[in-house]
Amino acid sequence: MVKKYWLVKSEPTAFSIEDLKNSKNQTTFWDGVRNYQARNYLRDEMKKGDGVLFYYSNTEPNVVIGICEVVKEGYPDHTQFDPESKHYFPSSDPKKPVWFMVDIKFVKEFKTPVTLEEIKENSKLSKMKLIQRGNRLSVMPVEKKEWDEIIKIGK
DNA sequence: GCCAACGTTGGC
DNA sequence: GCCAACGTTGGC
Repeated sequence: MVKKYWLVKSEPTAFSIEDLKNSKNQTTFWDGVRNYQARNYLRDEMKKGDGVLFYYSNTEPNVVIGICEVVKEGYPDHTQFDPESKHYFPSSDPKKPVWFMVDIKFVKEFKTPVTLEEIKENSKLSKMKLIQRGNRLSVMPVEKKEWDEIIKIGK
């Protein structure tokens, strides 16, 4: 099994890497993804042990703040069945859930977070989905060489 | 706060 | 099945 690499987005005001560190076992379920393409990655492709870049959007500056790892593979996102949740999705049938999530565990916080600007300026990172026009995916695959470069810069 | 990009919804 | 309207994302 070849290890794969991913990037997930979060607004730090919603869920920060500090929140992840403070979670039980430094692990959390990545709930609330309501996009089919991202869902397919969560459900079908993210495997235990895969590396995940933790990205902050809508901040100043936007950065890859650290890394974590997949510790539990795709399973139904319970918030879709919860009328109290803002992620409630009434048309989803518990016998055939629409939305999935994975569990991720904190690995490290970068000494030098990698800014969006640096990613844009780095020719090795110019193909990253993150900076492709109009991209709004909150979960996306990352190439190994891109992962390696980010890790090198972030430390 | 603005607005371009894009996904989803719903009328037809 | 088309597509206009609408809501959300996310960089700036």
